[in-house]
Amino acid sequence: MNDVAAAAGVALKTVSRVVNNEPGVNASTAERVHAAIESLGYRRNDGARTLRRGRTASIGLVIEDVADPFYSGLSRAVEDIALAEGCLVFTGSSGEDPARERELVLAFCARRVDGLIIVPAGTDHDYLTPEVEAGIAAVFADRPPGAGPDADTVVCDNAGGARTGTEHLLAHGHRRIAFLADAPSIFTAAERLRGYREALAAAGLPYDEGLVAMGRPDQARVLADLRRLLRLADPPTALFTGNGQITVATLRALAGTAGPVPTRQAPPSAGPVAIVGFDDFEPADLLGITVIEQDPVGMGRAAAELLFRRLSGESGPPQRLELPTRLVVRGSGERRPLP
Amino acid sequence: MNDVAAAAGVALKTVSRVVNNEPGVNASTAERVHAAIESLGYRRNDGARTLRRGRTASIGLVIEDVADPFYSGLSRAVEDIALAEGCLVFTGSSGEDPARERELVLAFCARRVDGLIIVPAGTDHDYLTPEVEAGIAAVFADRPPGAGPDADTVVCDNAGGARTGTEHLLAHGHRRIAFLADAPSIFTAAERLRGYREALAAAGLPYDEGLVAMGRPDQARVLADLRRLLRLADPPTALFTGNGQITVATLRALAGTAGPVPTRQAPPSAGPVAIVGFDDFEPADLLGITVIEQDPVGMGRAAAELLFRRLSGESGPPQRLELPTRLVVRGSGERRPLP
DNA sequence: AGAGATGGTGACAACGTTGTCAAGATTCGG
DNA sequence: CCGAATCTTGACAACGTTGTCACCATCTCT
Repeated sequence: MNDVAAAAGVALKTVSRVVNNEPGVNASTAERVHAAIESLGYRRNDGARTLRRGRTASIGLVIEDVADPFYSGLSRAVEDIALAEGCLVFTGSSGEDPARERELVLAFCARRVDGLIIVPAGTDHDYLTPEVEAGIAAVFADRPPGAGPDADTVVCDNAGGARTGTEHLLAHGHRRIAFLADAPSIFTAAERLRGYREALAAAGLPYDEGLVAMGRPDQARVLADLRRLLRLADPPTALFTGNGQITVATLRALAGTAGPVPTRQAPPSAGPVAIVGFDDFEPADLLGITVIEQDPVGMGRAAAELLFRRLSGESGPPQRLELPTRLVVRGSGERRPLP
Repeated sequence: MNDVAAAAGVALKTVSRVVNNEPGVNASTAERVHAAIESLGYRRNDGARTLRRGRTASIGLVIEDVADPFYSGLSRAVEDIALAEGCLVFTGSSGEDPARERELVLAFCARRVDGLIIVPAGTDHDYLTPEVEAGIAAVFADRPPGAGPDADTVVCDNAGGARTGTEHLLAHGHRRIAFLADAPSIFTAAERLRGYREALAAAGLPYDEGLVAMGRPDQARVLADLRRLLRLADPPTALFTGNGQITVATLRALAGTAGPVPTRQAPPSAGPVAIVGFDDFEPADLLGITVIEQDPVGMGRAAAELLFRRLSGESGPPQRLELPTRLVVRGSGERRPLP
């Protein structure tokens, strides 16, 4: 900027005015400055600018994994809104590791992002309290934080969705419904378990712990649990799978792609096991899988809108939004138990 | 930092030394400074730091759409390597819009990112030349840039993969193979078309433009083109689909999920149309779709490694990496034409 | 013609760091 | 006990902007 000023024969401040389209610059002077900018290939240094002005016009987004379609949809929605607000986005994946989440968040805070959207991993978010007190706005998405600052939160109706899905299976005559999900330490999994139990209780059915399999969402764990379930003396006739990854892993296990499966079980398209999954996933329609659909894009949008409302000065107590879910009937959830 | 210095009764510079773990600070002084930092909840302002030091320890990543599984895998790989290098990542989706790409890239440059990884949209990247000359390292991924600076590029073997896929269908007796892909203005689509044509030529078959359908990857366009193809007097007995999105759209069209399809065509699992798709996608294994697999994570990693090698001072002419593809046989590509 | 308003411009400090250099205190070798 | 080496500390400028204030030249109005 100094160089531009020198080249145009004006003061630093005048260049600044031209660059920022501030009024009160003579047209011919502005012309000269523009020419100098052009010929020197000058580009304003936004780092210095934000240092001076206090706002960085950037936000941080910490999710579990960008590569997971659920979070990448959310991510895209956040990005779009941020761009419309003239804001850039730092993205980071925590991989469900609280330490990495903390590292990312603190790095974003050190960069003085204006706000944060966080899918919290782990249970302790006290480390955020001083940052929030220092004026960084935070919104939690998908899950509420553990111990930590009171902040806006957007979740979906996990329990309600799981209840609906379980009721759907019950309505089709199933009495032995297995529940496969993430580890119960994860909020969404715990809530979905709650919904599942509520539906059973409302139908007057007992809660059988032997039908519940929660843990890591990887193929091996799901395969092992599924094998155990299908070998029970009184095996389930239906499965409720607690998220997209687990639904796919379950289908893969049933199809035999992932290794040997009990012979009593044919592939899902022909077999008798009914399935309802939480989360819609890309070709669930092609596979004919009935799901409880939630809206990751809507969640990202809601979180970003909440954040930018706070950034533009809206005060008031922290809000908690709960987005609805929707049952999408496609066939896999409507099979009746074999007699 | 000033406040911390005052609270600890030391000079600014000493606090700086403590914060940065520089040697030559008395242990007891450091102790006092740490206490002051703790009690004031001080966090270093990395914006000011990077202004002073010249390096921002951040890179910009511009892809077509984070929500596309191909790019989200790439994105995650870039993020992981960047984090390991102590670098944060600005992510932006261009949505295949050259203007938006330009806007994002220039915003990143104004923030003085150290480097850029770009999946170029459009054909004109001259706007990048001054930035590259100003010292911002750039690596192109998935596609080479149009007109613009000479920079490192990582692509996959698009033509080779398409040739392999087409040859696979030819080897199973197909003579009428349709080619459905992205618009030919997109590099990858053009290259894959080239591979397809090479395979036909090598087999001594004519190139029939009527069997080629390129355009937007949305469901409606694919459905319309597919309908046209299957209504031909001499319809294709096999399809080669040019990317993940188009493969899924094609399957959806064939399955009838997306609207009416010609009755001569049953759903893919039962029907006679053989399919090979470029790009593996999440449950292609469940659907039994034979694909030409490429490795988005490997591509992201290669691009990031190339970038960080440049950032650590490696010079030399721009490199062009071509990653291999792999045929994954799953059933849909091995159906023989009906007699 | 003189007082006041207006438009254009610039000097300077400040944002929060870090690099450079110098100075005081301490230790060591002879 | 003296000079040199070492350790610890601090003053100050600089990074590239922008906000504040002041200045000068024109106008405008009485």
